[in-house]
Amino acid sequence: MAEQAQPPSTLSVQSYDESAWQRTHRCGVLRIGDVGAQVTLAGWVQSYRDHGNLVFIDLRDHTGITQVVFDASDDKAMHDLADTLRSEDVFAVSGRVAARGPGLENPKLPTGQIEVRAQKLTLLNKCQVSLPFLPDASADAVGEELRMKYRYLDLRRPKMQRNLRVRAAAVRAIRDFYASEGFLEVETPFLTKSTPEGARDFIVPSRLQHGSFYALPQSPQLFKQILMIAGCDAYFQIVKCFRDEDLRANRQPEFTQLDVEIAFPSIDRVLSTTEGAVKAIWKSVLDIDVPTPIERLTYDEVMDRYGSDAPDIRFGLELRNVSDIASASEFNAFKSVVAAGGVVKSLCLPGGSDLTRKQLDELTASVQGAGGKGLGWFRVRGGKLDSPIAKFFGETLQTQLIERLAANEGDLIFAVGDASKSVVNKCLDFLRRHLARTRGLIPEGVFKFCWVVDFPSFEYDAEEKRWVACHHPFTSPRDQDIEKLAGDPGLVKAKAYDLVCNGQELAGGSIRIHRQDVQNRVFELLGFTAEDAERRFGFLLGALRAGAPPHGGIAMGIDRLIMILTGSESIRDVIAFPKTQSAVCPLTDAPSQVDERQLRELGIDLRD
RNA sequence: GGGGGCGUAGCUCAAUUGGUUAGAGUACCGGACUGUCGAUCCGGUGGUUGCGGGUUCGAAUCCCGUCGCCCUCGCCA
Repeated sequence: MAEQAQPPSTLSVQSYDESAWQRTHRCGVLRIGDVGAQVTLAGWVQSYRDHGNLVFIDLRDHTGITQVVFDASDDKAMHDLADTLRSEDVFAVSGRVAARGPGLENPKLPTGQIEVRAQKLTLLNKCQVSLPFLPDASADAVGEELRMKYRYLDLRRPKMQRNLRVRAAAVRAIRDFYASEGFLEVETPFLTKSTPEGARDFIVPSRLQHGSFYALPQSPQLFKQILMIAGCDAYFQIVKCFRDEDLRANRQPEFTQLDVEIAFPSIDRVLSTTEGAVKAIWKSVLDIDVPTPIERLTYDEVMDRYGSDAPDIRFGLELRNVSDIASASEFNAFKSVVAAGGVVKSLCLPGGSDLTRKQLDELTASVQGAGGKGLGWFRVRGGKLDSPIAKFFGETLQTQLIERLAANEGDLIFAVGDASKSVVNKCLDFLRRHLARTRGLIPEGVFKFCWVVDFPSFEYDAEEKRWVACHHPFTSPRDQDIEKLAGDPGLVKAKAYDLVCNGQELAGGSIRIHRQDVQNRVFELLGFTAEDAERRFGFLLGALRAGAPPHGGIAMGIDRLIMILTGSESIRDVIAFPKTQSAVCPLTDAPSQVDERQLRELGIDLRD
């Protein structure tokens, strides 16, 4: 035993071998039943409390925290070394599990009934830098860029560890499920061909063929169709996708999808298989039984009732069309939009009469921010409407409005009218979600799923004066709508479906067109010439002509899935190494400049 | 590309709206302490107020430009 503690400068040459850190337990597992056991633990210093001749260290690993006690009266040299331990130092300790005395337990820790009386301390590595933040809950307040730059610290936090582990568990559940259903896992290339339309591609220069570029896939869409044509029958893959578009709160330039495709499909089979996967994920990750079958709603119905194709059905506040009542009123702002072919819709906020004029003005401003011209509101008082614009509505109309919304005394009815139906829906969808959030109408810890089916196939782009595909140009119209392709494309519904969870699109897919004649008519409608189509998707069209089975599938956003499972606010919290809004990685400093030699090999000259 | 918010000590924030030497909490460093667990007590280090320019006797504060982060619209078949 040394006569005095080694000075810190020599600690780095303390000799130890791997036997020092062979752990008998992890830091979060010891309980009162383990008292008396001889154990070895290893991990990081979470915190230290120095009482002179008695030092307490909270030792942390990915499983939790155990308090270790170093007593000078047990071993003075060991205690003196423990005295030098600081946050995030790495050490191993051997000792005996002891029950804490009465009143000394820590009810905040699962291990709080015990502690480890240290007998041997090995300092494995000193944390030699001053850390910008400590990996505990206080880091929630730290700027995100800093958390990303020091991601190895951020990921040490229990919350981030949990997110990583939930992600791994969900991915494992998905693999197990699809494998057990007989799906074949196939990898598709990352270095592939740029396909025009859609999102902007990330491109990779070719060294062997100067002037040519690969594109990173926006999704494996075309490859999975080719796998079906190749006779694979049922395919899945958990795969990175790349889109070079501006980022958002829920968007990263590279993201992960579960990609699924089956041959000889029915919509029922795609949907029920996906439900099976969802059930398996929620069961294995959260031990929650998701009831199936999941309710199926048509696109038209959800747009009517919720004003959104990704409705949050955890709460009510459903929309009602009141165009007829508004049109019969003397309120010109509403009368005129109905006359112009527009629509007036309402929703009723139970107990909403307590909203102040100021709050209502703020709501109006928000709705205007969403594109609306204004927001009508009526308090329900004594069976009548109380509002600056109530005078334009006769007694009968007031009663009709109250009945239409099933409103009760003290409720508040909102109304939005616009010549554009989509503006009305957009405003009320915003209002509905906003009210639910601010009024606490969203139940905690609840997952509500629904399918949205029968999407329109095509949408008329008024600016470009042409029809565009709502999903993608390979989406099959419903069988009964094929004849409408020539007549009114706006009425054609697609064999396309979205899975929505808590108001977020979780997955989406379609049955593809496998008939050459139908595909040609769709290309024609979208204004592609045969040459266009051939140039853009030639390899797929060639495959489709070679005996393509009917096929269809779905893709699920894995990052969004993990956000939902973990209750995360940001997609960046469920990705180990995310990028900022300007697509920069603060940890690695990517993207960065490359050597002149690399550019020369690629035949690239930089412009300005 | 457009709109908005933010940028002050390692971190989170303040600075009475242009006025003395830019403060607090926390972290960090040193000392004391044998039952703490947000330890406590005593002492201490720590600032290019993002960067550049301007106005002014005087700028964290006002103006112009610029950079970065976040939110949002466009965009994301």
